[in-house]
Order: sequence, then structure tokens, then C-alpha cells
Amino acid sequence: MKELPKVYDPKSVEKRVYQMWVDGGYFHAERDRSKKPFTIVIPPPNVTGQLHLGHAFDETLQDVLIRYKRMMGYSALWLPGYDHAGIATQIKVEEQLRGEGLTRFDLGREKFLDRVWDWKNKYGDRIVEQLKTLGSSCDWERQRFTMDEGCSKAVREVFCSLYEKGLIYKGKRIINWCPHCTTALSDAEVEYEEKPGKLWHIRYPLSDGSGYVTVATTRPETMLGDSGVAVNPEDERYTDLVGKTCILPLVNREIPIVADEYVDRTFGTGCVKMTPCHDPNDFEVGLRHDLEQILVIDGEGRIINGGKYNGMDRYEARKAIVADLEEQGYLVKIEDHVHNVGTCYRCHSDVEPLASDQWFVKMEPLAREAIRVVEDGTIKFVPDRFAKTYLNWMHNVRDWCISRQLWWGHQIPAWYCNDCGHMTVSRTDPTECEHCHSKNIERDPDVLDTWFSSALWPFSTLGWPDKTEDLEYFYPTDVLVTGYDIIFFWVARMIFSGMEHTGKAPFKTVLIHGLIRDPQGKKMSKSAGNGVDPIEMIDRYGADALRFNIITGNSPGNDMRFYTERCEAMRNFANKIWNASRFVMMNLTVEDAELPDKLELPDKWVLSKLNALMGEVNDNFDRFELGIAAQKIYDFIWDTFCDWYIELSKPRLAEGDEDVQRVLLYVLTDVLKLLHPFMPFITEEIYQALPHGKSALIIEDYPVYDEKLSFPEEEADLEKVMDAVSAIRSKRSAMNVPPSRRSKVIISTATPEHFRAGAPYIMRLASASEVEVTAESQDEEREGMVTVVTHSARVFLPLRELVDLDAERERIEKELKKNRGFLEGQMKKLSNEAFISRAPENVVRTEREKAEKLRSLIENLEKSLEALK
RNA sequence: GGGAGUAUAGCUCAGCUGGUUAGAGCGCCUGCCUUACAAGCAGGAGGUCACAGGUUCGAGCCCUGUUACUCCCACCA
Repeated sequence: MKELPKVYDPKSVEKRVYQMWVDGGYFHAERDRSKKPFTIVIPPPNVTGQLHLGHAFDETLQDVLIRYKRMMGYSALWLPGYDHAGIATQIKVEEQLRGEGLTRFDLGREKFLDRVWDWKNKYGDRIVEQLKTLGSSCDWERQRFTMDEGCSKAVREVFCSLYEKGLIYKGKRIINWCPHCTTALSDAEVEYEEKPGKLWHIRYPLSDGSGYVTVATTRPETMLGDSGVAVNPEDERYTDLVGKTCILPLVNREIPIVADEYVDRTFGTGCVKMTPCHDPNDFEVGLRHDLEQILVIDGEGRIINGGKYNGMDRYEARKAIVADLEEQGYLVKIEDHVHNVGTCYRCHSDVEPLASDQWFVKMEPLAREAIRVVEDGTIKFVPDRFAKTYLNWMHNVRDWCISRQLWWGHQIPAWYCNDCGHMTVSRTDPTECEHCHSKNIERDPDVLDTWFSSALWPFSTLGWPDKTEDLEYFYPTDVLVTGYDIIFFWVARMIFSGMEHTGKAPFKTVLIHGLIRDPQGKKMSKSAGNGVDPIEMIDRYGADALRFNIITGNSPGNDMRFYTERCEAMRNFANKIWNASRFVMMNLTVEDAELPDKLELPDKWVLSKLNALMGEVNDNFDRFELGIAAQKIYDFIWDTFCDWYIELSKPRLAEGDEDVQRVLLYVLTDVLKLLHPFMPFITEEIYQALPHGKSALIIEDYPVYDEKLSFPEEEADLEKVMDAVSAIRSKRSAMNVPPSRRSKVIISTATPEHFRAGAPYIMRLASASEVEVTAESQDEEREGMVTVVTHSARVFLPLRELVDLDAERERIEKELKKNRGFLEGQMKKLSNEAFISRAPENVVRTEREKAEKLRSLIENLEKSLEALK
């Protein structure tokens, strides 16, 4: 048995314990046919990333689940890995290059990619190391990367397969373009922000000189690309104009006026300028009316095809154009107008909608199955409200733009023939055009959206497209844990990908959690500087404290604010367990934790409480109520075990009772098991110091409910004694009697046997010098005594000289009044026919018992009052 | 425009399928170094569960409406 230090020091424990687990191979999940599999794949953190509290939240939930299932006898696999994070990583490396005065174009594609791989090899492990400090019990032998060989093979297979099925196509569409990242984005990657703007009203003169139309726009610079003006066909104001043409100011282009349903007559002037290349709606209208497509903003947000404005930044051009319009008399008025501006989710630059040739996944056929499996419950969202969010998105999903104008990522496996123009899409790199056999072919330079590979993560990491044993055993996975902010990015795409390529839903349950916010409720971000570094928290309070802080005090799916003070409270809890364990160990002379044959009242009480806890905790786990489970364990340890049972054990320990040692050790061991998934380090460390058990707590069996250890009667019996203790303490405290002043306690009760058995505990816990128990029948007037009353006893303390009699009477009268009120309510309820006949039997019974208790309490109070008169 | 969430003690939040006198942490007050723990122990103050109706024997919880805040989606130039 080891001597434990007085204060728990996580720093001296965590690294060592983690290494012990790794050395023991406990994180590794075998394909064991005698066990059921339980699989979680980690949401792969960005390779550029650093651990933040969001990760800590996500990983802690997963680790708790995995550790629980492992202890429940499953072959529990938590598969780790990270994501190549196309845009984020490329930007990082480009920034580094900029420091050297270089751009990626200076290096060229090959050399640039070498640099990124170097960077990845150098920094890629950082986040993995940080995950380990949290205690994450990932199977590191199975660690994967979205751009490793296997994942890349899966990506290639999926691309080709979807292409062959006609579910991937290339086409010219209006897409979201980030001029800073210089790439196309998917709809999901655009975040809308409300920004104050203007509505400029501009006159476009009619070609026949008969007047003009006035259009309203929030983006005057796009007029350079206008190729028409549209009005609503029902709008009488403009019926005459339809079919005419007008002259585009500054540009002097003649453009048609067309009628289209799309135009809202009530907004602005009812005339809309049409810029097919820079607005999705205009693009559609343009197609319907065969309007010219003129691209006027390039990939870096600069004007092209715009005459004198060429080369200007789009916002610079806006100023210049407005000034010119005003000078030339075309500007009618300017109104303030708040509108939603799309921004890039990576760099928050304003997104530019522009017409461009890109690759798309055709979503409608894929969405069908993805909708079905959630609607029919094959996949369950927890909390289930997120199923609605998901379904709503899936029902309205648009085709997914998957090509990115980046270099870092999975390059699109399409080759263009420079001779015949044919496109070859292939699983293996072709050397010639499949159509004309020309060797003069060139690969599409674009790469795929990072989320394209993440979408395959649950099966690509298990070996798909090969039929591996891992895939067969561990797939489909069980639970997917992630924040609600990436349901669209990731969860949705994994679901339709899993259905399409494996024919199976990739997971059974999606456990959604909220975001961690700062104490003011704001989102944590680097730019706001309000981020809390989880590593620093672990450093100061220990990983267990951080984990417990995160897992308790919030309900599933809701955001939570992060308070450092709560870490402190949880650190204190860890210390509490530590010291309780020290106490048990320093009193230990036996070496086994077998329960003795003969159990005393407090033993049955604590075992019964513990047993109930086990039942509840397992139920909570089944329902993913991890926070509730953790809170219950906390309460049991602090309140039931430490504040009561340990205190109750002291008189017996002093007498050298070995049975109580066994019960202490037994309860402590189970408590460590119960707590282990939540606080793995400290529980393992203590467990290792205990004089029994298996090699490691991490592979112990999780405790479950056992009918044989339920003692409801004994629970109630001991609680009578506890009530007396509390009542005496309260009274003494109210009279300012210091603990050092012990006093005789006389208990008058209908059930003297309970109190005789409880006498040693009352002695110790209620500062009694001596305890005398009398049967109620012998109850008599007791001069010079202070009376305390519980449901089951009247307690006399010879301390009357310390009490103010009038105040005492008043207090008892108040108490009486309150309890009579309660009893009255109770009787009303019980005399209600409807309640008796409709409420379930057990409810009626507990209500009756309650009334009985109140009645006896009132009776006792009345006697006390009488005695004071 | 559509959808969702939140509103409970001074602060932050629990309260699982409706069934005690609504809980915790922090903070506050009083008293204690009681031989595990002062990162502790004991005692205490503090809540018309946002508001208004309704269902029910019974509502913090279910239904309807109102108010306030938050988020997501769509997007009228």
C-alpha cells in the first residue's frame, strides 16, 4: 500500500498514468468475436489546429462514452486522426512563404506541396499530443489522416463512382468565390452577416430617347456586367417598356428590357438590373432571356472587362462608378439599406458570387436516402430537435460545389485532351486520352473540398473501399459526437455518403453538443482574444477537473459558458476523492474488498444508496445524459460517502472493526469505477494504490445495479438517526454552542432500537457526551431541557440555560404553523376522491406516508411547546 | 420570410417519461484547525420557476398566446 500525499497533484500523475495505459495496450480495440463492437470515429481536427475548448468538449464526451463501453465489456474503438484542412493549411503555409518574400506560384505546385507536407510532418502531431493530455483513450495504432494513402484511395473511388453514375458533373454556375482565398466555396461555407449598406437608384436612358428606367442596386460596381433590365410582367407601369432597349451608362452598351416573374414589383423601383455573371438570380433570369454573360470581377476581386475601371478593386471601383454616375447625372438617390453579405467562413472576406466552371455533386438523388434513414429512425439525433435542422437542410439541399482552386488537397482525377477536348476521369492516372489516345493530356488543376474526404471518414478510416475485417467488424459506427455547427458540413455529408457507398447508415446515433462560450456568452475566438486555452486549464487544475467541468452543468445540445472558477471547484472535488481514499487506506488493515457477512445499519444504508446510484448512472448513460450521471456520482461521493458514511465509520474504525474497513474499501472501489470514465486519471491513480484488483481500472467492469444490495428499510431506519443528528446540530448552532461543549442527549422515540443502534454515531456526529434512549411511553416532563423534534423522535438537550424561552416558543409555533399548513394540503390531496382513484398506487402510498410523518412531527412539536409553558 | 432554442437563488446553470416542502457550484452570513481533506467541516439566508390563460386529481415540466434575448436557414436587386 502506497502512502498518498495530502494534496492531489495532477501534474505528477497524469503523464505517468497515461503512459501506463498506452504501455498496457488498453486503448487498442481488437476484433474480438466474443465481444460486441462499439465504435466512435473522432471528428478529425485540422492538422493546423491547436486544441481549443470546443475540441476539449467534443473529445471529453467521446472519451467518456468509449471508456464506459470499454468497461461494459465492448470492444470499444475510438478511431483518431486528423484532417488536411485544405484552405486553412494552405493559407498557413502561404503566410510562411510570404515571410520569405515568396508566393506559391514562385515555388510551383510540386515544390509548394513539398513545403506543405514538411509543415504537416512538423506540426501535425501537435494537436494529437494535446489530445493525449486530456486523457483521450484513442486507439493510436489506427490513427488516420484524410490524405493518407487509404483515405486518398477512398476519395478517388468515390469521385469516379459518382461520376460514372452521373452524380458528379462539371458545369458553369454562379458559385460563391472568396477573393482572398481565391477559390470557389460551397454554399455551406458562406456565412451571412448583416451589414449596413446603401441602395443606389440609377437611371438607365432608353435607347429611343423616350425617357429612362430607374434601377436600384446595392452593388453599383456590377453594372459593368449588366446585360439587361428586368421588370415584372404584371407591372402596368412598365408594360410599354418590355422589348425596348436601354443604354447602360458609363459603358454605353445597349441592353434589353425583359419581363420576368422573379422581379418583385414592390421593392425598389420595380426595375432590376441584370448581372448574370455576378448574381445567382440574375444568372437564372439571364438564361431564360438569353442575356449576355459578362464577367467583370476576377478571382481577386478586381474589375475586368470594365474599360477604365479595369484593375480596380471591387470596392474602389464602386466609389469611382458612383462618383462618375453622379457627375454624369445618372444617380437619382441613395438610400440606407441593411443587407446580408455573404462572407468566407475561413477568412471572413466578402464572398463574390461569380459565374465559373466548377465540379458539382448532384444532391437530389443522394438526399433521398439520407432523408429516409433519419425519418425512419435508423439514425437518431440526440437531442432529437437537431433531426429537424438536418431534415430541413436536406430537403432543400442544392448541388454541392466540390472543386477548389487550391493545391493542397485531393486533386481531381480528370484529364483534358488538348487535341480532341475529351475529358478522361479515371481511378488510375491515365497516360493518354481515352477517346483519341493522344498523349497530350492535362490534369484538372483543382482539388476537392476538404469535406469531400471528411464525408467518407467513418468508412475510409476502416479500410473502405477494400473489404477489410475492420470494416466488417467495426462498421457501421455507433455514435458520432459533434457540435451543432457542423451538422451541414459534415454529418449530413457522411450520412448520404455512407448510404451511397456502403449501403449503410455510417452511425446509429448523432450526439450533438453546443458551443463553449466565454463568461459573457460570446463566442470564443482568436481575434476577440477571449479564448481559454484548455492546456493551461489542465496545467493549473488537472485534466480531470477540466473534463468534469465541461461534462457537468449543461444539458445536451445547449451552449455553455466557461468559468475558470468551475474548474477550481472540480479540482476541489478531485482533492476530496483523493483525501477520502487516503482516509480509507490509512485505516486499512485488511486486504480484501469482499463484503462481510454481517452488515451494520450504516453499511446497508451506503450500499443501498450506492446500488441505486449504479442503476441510475447506467440509465443515464443509455440516454446519453452524461452530465446528469456525473452530477449524481459527484453528489454520492461528497455527500453520501464522505460527509456521512466516512463519518459514521469513524467510531467503528476506532474500535478496530475490520468489517467496516471492507465496506469502505468496497464502496470506494465501486465509486472509482463509476467515476472513471469522467475522471480517468485520479481514479486510476488511486486504484493503483489500492491493495487489490486487476492490473488497471480502465479495464475493470463497470458497476451495475444488483437487487441483492438494495435495503430500503435500513435506508429509512438510518435516516431517522441522521435526522436526529441534523436537528441537534442545527439547534446547537442556533444557540451558538461550540462543538467543544458536549452535552448529554436524551431521545424519546417509538422506535428505540434504531436509536440505540445509532447512539455511537449520534455521540460523534452531534457532539454528545452521552446518549440516552427511552421508549415513548416513558416520556415525561424534562426540566431544564431544550427540545428538538424530528419525524420520529423528540430529542432533549440539557442546555436550557443557553436558550431564550420566548424565542424558543415563537420558533416552535412558527414551525408548527408551517407544518400544519403542509399537513392540511396533504390531507386535502388525500381526501380527494379523484386523486385516490386516478393517481398511481405508489404515489398515493408515498403521499400517505408523508402525511403520517407530518402528523408525528406536529405531535412532537406540540409536546415540546406544551413543555415550555 | 421560415425554423429552433433560452427565460428557475445575487451570478452560472441542473431539474431525465408531470407526482416531496424546486436543487448544485460560486458568492453571501454564523460558528469550527472535530486525528482524510481550510481546495475542508457544521449551520444558515436567499426563488410568486418570464407573463397570461388552459389541460390534469396534480404543472418548473404538457397545450395556447404574449414579451425579451439568442441561434440557424432562406434571401428582394
